[in-house]
Amino acid sequence: MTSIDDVARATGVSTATVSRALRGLANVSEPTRLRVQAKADELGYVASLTASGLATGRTLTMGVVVPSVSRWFYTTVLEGIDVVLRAANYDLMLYNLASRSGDRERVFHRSILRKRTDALIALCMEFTEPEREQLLSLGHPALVIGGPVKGMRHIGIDERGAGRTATEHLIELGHTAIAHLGGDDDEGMNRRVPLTRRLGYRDAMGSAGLPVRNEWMLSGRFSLAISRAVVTELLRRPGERPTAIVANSDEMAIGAILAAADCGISVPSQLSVVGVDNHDLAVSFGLTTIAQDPYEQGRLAASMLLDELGGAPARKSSVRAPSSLLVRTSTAPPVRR
Amino acid sequence: MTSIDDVARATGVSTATVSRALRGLANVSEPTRLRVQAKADELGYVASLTASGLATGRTLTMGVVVPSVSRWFYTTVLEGIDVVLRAANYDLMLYNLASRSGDRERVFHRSILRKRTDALIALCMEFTEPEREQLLSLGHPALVIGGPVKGMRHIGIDERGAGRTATEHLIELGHTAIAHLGGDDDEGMNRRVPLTRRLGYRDAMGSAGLPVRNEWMLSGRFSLAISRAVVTELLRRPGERPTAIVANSDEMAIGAILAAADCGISVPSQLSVVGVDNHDLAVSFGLTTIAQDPYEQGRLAASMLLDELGGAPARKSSVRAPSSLLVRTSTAPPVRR
DNA sequence: TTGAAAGCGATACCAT
DNA sequence: ATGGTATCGCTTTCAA
Repeated sequence: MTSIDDVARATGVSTATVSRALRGLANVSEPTRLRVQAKADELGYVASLTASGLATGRTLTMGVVVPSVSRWFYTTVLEGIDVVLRAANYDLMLYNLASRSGDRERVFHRSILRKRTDALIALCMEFTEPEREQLLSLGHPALVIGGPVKGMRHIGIDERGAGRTATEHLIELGHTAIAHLGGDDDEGMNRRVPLTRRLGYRDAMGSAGLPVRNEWMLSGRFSLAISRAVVTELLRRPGERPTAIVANSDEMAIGAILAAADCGISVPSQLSVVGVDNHDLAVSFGLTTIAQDPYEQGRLAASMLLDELGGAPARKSSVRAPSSLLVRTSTAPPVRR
Repeated sequence: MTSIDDVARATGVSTATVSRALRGLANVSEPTRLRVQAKADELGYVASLTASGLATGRTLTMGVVVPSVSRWFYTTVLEGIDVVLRAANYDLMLYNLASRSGDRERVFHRSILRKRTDALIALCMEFTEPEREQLLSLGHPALVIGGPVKGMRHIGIDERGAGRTATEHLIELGHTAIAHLGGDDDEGMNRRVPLTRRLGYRDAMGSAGLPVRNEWMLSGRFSLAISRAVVTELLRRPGERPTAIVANSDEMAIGAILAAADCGISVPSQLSVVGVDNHDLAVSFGLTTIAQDPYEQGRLAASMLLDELGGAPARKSSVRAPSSLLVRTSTAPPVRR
């Protein structure tokens, strides 16, 4: 590999000058810069990030911790982060802290804490107290997107409000028999998000004096297929059927819509469905949902951290990302009997 | 940040010994090792990867170039890669070379070529000649998953065979009016994959003496929603309707199944649908498909590169990943009229 | 088994 | 505007 010395030798200037010239610093004469650049190109020289990282203390890398990479929300946030990083010439180190918790400690020590990154974004992760301390002691800017984590600032929508608004929408349409499709997430992720959304559902039901039926509290585990199965089972039960379902995510809501189709139950006339997210597929299914914009959340998070790395004062407080009810065609008043 | 010197000082040994002790090298007495480790833990010392990377020339990082992170195939490969890397204490640098081609050169020079990674995996990417040369001149092991790239070894299924097998399955069932749902991929990705699969479709149609109708060659752009719309349009056209559809991916195939439902056309009795992939959702839709295992492909790729980094001889040739027809309930003989 | 010291490849300060 | 050189934090001979 050609090093800076090779370029310096070939050009007949010092390595200091080569370094300055290539980085576009001010105090280099134009002719020199051109000569250096020409030689560097000719030799195919590219500065080693490892070396300059050691010298400058900056890695030009941002770490992103995700619980999984197979969910729309995460990948969309990731793309938002990515686009900002690329514009700033930053790289993205992906830490996929999947469900198996055994790896977590290793990843923490061997990777995250090894000064490989200048800043860190965590998506919907839960952290143990020691983990959090270690993160903070690293001393570089960090941020959580999705679920709030005690002691760390975060970016996220009003989860409880989302659950409440979705439910209120159905209540306003006249529904009283409203099921909830929630369900815990995988291990290691932030369980608070689904719980909080469900809390919002309970809020709305309570305020309206409507009963929350235990047998109508379903778990779709954030999966379309599982939700489809679970809701199919619900719809086929003998006895009273709910006229509406509040789902904790669009993927689950779509599962519910498909389940209805499987059972010959028409949406929205016989069953209304609301989700949360505004997933890519939501429009195709006419899904009414609490829309949020994870791409924008990712962009915001990355920008904030980059600004702070650039010397801007860190904002201590969390940021509430916007979300709003988006009515499509999966919700309607219940049929009178 | 505590450095190795701090630990050395605190323990009363040399940095050399600290380094050896912490890495578990042989020539350190047990008492010393314990003392060092205790001190290191106490001080919260973690070796800087930047520094050790400079010293050893290894970054313990693998670069992964993806065209997008929002498609099942890519993320599944990614997870396969990830699990192998984690087991080997390697990190994953994600290069999301999305469609906008403007960034590519920058990413190449500022990131990929900057010796930040020990090896590189590219997913379904196309490379220009100069890009390829630069990659190879980097001198570290590289591999392509998905679409073959001239001059680089790759891991992937028999794409043409997949298209052929899918089509032959329908022909064997008695279908003759078979549409194709393909469509180019986004810019910068390997366009050869969809084209090659379609070639397989043409092969099968040709061998069976069946006509390939231009108006039945659809473009679903690898998107469920777009495929759903496009197929809906097809099914609503006046005149003869195909009795079967070969889709280039399961996501598109599912779009076709939903389109059929939208049009009141039942699958498989009035319309058979085959896909490629064995997507997570395929089973939920009873989708007949050419199954492949991207997770395993990712694992294999990562293992191969890791082995080579460990000194194993590099295998020059490409690897054909397995794929096979998986018959579910979305295909059946056509209805006689 | 342990330590001293020479790199690794850049950056940045201080001279010139 | 340019060059010399200490420095970043760790690894790795080579000696002891």
